[in-house]
Amino acid sequence: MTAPVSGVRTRTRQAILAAAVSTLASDPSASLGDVADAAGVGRTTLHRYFAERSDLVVGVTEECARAVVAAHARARVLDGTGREALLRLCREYFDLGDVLALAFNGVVDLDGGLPGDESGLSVRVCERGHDDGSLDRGQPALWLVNVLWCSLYSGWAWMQEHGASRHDALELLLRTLDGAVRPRD
Amino acid sequence: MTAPVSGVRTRTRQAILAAAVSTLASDPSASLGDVADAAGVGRTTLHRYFAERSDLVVGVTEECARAVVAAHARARVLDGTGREALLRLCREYFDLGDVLALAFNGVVDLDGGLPGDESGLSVRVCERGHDDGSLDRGQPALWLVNVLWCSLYSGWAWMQEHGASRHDALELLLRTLDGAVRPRD
DNA sequence: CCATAATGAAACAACGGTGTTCCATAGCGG
DNA sequence: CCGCTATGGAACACCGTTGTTTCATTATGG
Repeated sequence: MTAPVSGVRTRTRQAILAAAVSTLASDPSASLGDVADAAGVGRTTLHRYFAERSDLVVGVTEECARAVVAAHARARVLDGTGREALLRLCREYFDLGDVLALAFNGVVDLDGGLPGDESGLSVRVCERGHDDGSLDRGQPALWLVNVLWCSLYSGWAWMQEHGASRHDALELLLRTLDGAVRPRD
Repeated sequence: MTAPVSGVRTRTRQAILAAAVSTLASDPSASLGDVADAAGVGRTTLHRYFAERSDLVVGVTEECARAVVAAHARARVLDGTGREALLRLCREYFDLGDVLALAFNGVVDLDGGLPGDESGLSVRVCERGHDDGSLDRGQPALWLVNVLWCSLYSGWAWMQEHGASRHDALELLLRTLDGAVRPRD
């Protein structure tokens, strides 16, 4: 029942969304002209697809939500201990790249844009880790989620500022996170 | 040799700087009108003290630098092991409050605004921790500094988003950081 | 090949922030 | 009390972004 949309239109729409993701990731206050340029498209055309800036943000948010849901699936959060699941989730999140940056700089509200049962997923992983004793019970589940995101940001910043390889940054980040959330002796 | 400045002027200047710190901390792109309002001062007066926005940012940066230098002194970074010094430094940084937020959101460039021998202080603390074996040698000193700042942000966000007390946030943050940087067994 | 869809360029008004000027007023100090 | 300093308010031009309209051009598909 979806409106019949020409292949050209969906391709243009995708190009604009992709450009918006990467442009807004590096500069949240980039102008619509910048986004249009990055998409190789006139500003007029951009407005034809997304009437207002807020409409574009909505589109970007949906795009990000899709990526996050896919990452959740790949992380197989029910396998192994809670800590193992958390570290796998961390790997998958790290691979989200620009989507991660958009969440950090507040362009998109990931929790708000996610389908209900997905938004609390990381909290549930941490609670499972508390139950099976693989995560430090001295740190509340919500706090551990906080730590996960701050670690992700840390790894991301490390890549940007020191030109580290994606792989090296991820390994450092996982080492640090593992130590941070492990039960104390 | 400094120009003779009336008490009124220095007081007004301080009021504007204080308002700028708190206003820009919560919204980096706040207008000068917002800052003036927060200072209880006309926009005209603000411009009389800081001709351009960039001048105000310079003033704010100097203000922050002073606060950071004072924090460094209180942290007694040469006492105890490197890890102990790092955790003390973390405590003092956490107390910087809005200054911390200004550094996070990029309004001020702390490293750039600090006197030369102060800017690399946290790196040297981490290197000392590597030497005395109190910090994980698997994480480079620069990375550990990165982790310190991301942890600070984490604690800050925890307070903002969950209404946690300053004390509780700091304790959680120190527990997490300690686990993150401790040598692995 | 021709009708329609899709696009780009230009021009426009509106808006908000910035930096400046001018003038009136309040307040402190001699 | 007088004068100088500090201030606030209003008005102004300037600039970049936004959202809209118009018109000409391209390309897609039946």
